[in-house]
Amino acid sequence: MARWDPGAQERLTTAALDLYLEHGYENVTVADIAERAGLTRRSFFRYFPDKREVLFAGSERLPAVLREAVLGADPAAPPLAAVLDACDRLGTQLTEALGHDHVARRRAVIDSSAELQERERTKSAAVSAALDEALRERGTDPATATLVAQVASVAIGQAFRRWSESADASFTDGLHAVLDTLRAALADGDGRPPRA
Amino acid sequence: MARWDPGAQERLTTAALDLYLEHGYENVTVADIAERAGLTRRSFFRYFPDKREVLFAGSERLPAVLREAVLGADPAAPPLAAVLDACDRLGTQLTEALGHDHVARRRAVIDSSAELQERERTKSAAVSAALDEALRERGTDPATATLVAQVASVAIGQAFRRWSESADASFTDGLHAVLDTLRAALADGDGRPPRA
DNA sequence: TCCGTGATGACACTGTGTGTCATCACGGAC
DNA sequence: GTCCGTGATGACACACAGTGTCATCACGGA
Repeated sequence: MARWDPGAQERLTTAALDLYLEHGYENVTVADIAERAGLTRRSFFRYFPDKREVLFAGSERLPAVLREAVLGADPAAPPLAAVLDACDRLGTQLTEALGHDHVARRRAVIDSSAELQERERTKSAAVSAALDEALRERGTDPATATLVAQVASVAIGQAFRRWSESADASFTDGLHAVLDTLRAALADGDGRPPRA
Repeated sequence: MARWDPGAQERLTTAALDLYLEHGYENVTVADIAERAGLTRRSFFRYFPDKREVLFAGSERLPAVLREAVLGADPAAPPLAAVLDACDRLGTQLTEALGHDHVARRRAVIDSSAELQERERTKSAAVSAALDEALRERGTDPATATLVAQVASVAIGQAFRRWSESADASFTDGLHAVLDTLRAALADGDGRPPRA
């Protein structure tokens, strides 16, 4: 079992999630996680750069995937439409690959630790940066690209959270619902005519 | 000079900023900062909870101030208008109290460290949470409140960065410009009629 | 003058994250 | 079948963040 162990990383993630849920994130040491996974503390840091990252395994691929999806959208589509099109095509596929149970357990741990929420925001920022870059490559002017990317990242986060909390609505539907809400708030929101 | 030293906290912040700029955030230890400020490593942690927070001194008051400003806005105003009104009244006052030089130096340090960017996003999230809470107290429905708060937080961040990079435009003007951009992107952005 | 209070220094300790080296299993070369 | 390169791991050792605890010292008031 010691040598040739392709499941070591997965064992670390499950061990970490279990221990975090059982004793609380701050009361679990890296040595605890490694021990339950049958590894050494030093080896933990060969799979993950730090104690927080173990909860976000795989998330490093999302920015690149989203970037490609946006670049693959209709070149004539306006920025937000391109992002939404990319989310429509990837959203269900991504959410289905995760599983509600695992997501819910992760959610509970993250919501209990400021440190983990900080890291989660970093992941969201990485998504935003990827969208930003993809939009610029499509020719969107930089200011609009950055803004649309950040707002889309907020909407994605909101929709994802709604999906994870109640499994009845699809991620894509939630995303469009969030944007409808935003549209309404923006339309009557600043006391100035919509077409200034 | 040792006893009765009201300027200890400020000495720590300036020492930290100087050292971070001179040697890079990661190459500066808390002991270095404390020494330059004429204090002990242990005393540093009596003024700041950690090494990052020293760059954000005073920011803990912003959420409460914004909250009060939103609650003080016209009760009949729609959510986003209330937030913008609050920002209009506070924005210039806040930016003037900071000073371009200090903000620019801080910006350079933060942009050079992922750890500090993470903390900055946490500060932004605190602003968003305060806006969210204030809007709910005004009677805004929770979904709209959270969304408007997060989007406003993004807009504030964008406007603040623009202001800090070029001193020619006011913070308030930048904020409205950002929202105009967003309005335009949202209007033609999803390929669906604005009034679905 | 004495004492309570609050800020500080000194010290010890846990835990994260990193560098370095020895070791061991595996697969391929011969 | 034996030998060797490679890669993953364990075993230290270390710097540093952050925390608890206690002694000390200056200050202001009784």
